[in-house]
Amino acid sequence: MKKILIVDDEKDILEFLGYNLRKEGYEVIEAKTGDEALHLVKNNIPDLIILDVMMPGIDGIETCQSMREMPKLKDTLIIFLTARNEDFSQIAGLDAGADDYVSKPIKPKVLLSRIKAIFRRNQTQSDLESYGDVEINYDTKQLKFKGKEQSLTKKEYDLLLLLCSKPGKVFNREEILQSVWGGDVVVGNRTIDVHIKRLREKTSSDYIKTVKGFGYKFIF
Amino acid sequence: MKKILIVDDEKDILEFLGYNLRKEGYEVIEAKTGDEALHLVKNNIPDLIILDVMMPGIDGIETCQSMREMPKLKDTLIIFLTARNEDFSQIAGLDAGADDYVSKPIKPKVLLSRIKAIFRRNQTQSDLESYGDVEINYDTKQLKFKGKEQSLTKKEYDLLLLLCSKPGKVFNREEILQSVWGGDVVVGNRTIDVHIKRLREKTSSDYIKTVKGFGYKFIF
DNA sequence: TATAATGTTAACTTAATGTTAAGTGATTGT
DNA sequence: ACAATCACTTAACATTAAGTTAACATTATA
Repeated sequence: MKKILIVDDEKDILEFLGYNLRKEGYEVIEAKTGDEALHLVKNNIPDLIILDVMMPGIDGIETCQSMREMPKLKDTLIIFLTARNEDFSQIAGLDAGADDYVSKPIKPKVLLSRIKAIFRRNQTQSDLESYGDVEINYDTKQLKFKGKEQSLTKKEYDLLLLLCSKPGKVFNREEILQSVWGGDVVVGNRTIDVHIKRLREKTSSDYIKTVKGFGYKFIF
Repeated sequence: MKKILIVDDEKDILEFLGYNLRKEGYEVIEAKTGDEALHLVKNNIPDLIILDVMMPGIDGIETCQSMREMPKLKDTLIIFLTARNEDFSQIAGLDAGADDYVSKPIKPKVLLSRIKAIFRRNQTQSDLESYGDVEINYDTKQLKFKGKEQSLTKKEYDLLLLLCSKPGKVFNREEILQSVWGGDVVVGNRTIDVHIKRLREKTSSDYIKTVKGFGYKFIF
């Protein structure tokens, strides 16, 4: 399940949010200051950070900026908690790299739907393409088949990508060699088959079809 | 390279997007209003249009609708830029003929991957040739006869392709052997007939005619 | 009608692909 | 720098579909 970090200096808010989020099935970790949060995320990468803007010490905006500079957190979403009518900080917050904001006083229902929405939106916007049960993530070079994550090697990834670039089209061995191995590389004639076999193991033999005499095609 | 038109009333956005897209090698043109955009595309057909929904004057949705009525732009893709949580306009935008949408604030990486994805997705029509009820798909190596898909073996495909290359022309056995089997291959004299029979089963005996003493021809 | 050409069928042969495991080279972490 | 791991390639062998053949049936035309 998704991991959420809440950062707020008020103990009441931490408890209140923590209770509501845990009830929804999220894993929740907490921090009372920006410093504590920055320290925490070094070994504990959350999927979402809910960050209070107004905090003693380094405030939410600074914390956010520091977080955005950490490569580990590149896929982590950040939501700001702002006091009502604090327009300026909303704008500053978005510049600082936040993905959304929620105004206090917090209504649990509102917050939860925003959280769901932001996870959903982020899913849509991540760099992937899906073909039926087969989902290719261009960022992580991973294949998700029927919800199950599988990592692909470079050749497998290139090969699958080629086949998926035109589902249904038959790619002959020359085209495959040209595209995946490059024009001048010479490899034995069973090499392609072996990679096809591995891809078939990671998906299901149904998706990659052999067209004897011509080559291979991807269908879904 | 691909040409992209950005339409947004905010100068900052134009600059920001323009910079990021040019850096990726795209040719970028810009417009500040829907009117300007509509005027611009008359002589300058982009491959992709990134269109802000909220604009003074005619908004993005209206602009999109007008564009979709221009035959010149039939192959042009449109991506909407929407403010956050603007769910209604997202739906309306897709109805208006947009191909995708991206929410503000814009993350260059997200936008670029969406652009790549959309170009990828859209390069998906296969090339084929049809002769009456007979349709040959060069990509899938399949035959579609009266809407019914049939797969062809290599010899069947080569043979059908030869006959279809000049409908009406009679190909004698020597020509067929030369073209489909290659000059030096020697096969028995019933081999061609067997393949013709199989092709006739997959289409209908009406399409491939025997010209006794000479050879075969394809008619439609 | 006679006969040479083509149609049809099913068994047979071959070429293409599938599979496996071992070997080789590259990459990673310590 | 080193070991350890991982990706990739290779080659032998297994399997399968495509292609071929030959016997026999049918048809068109002189």
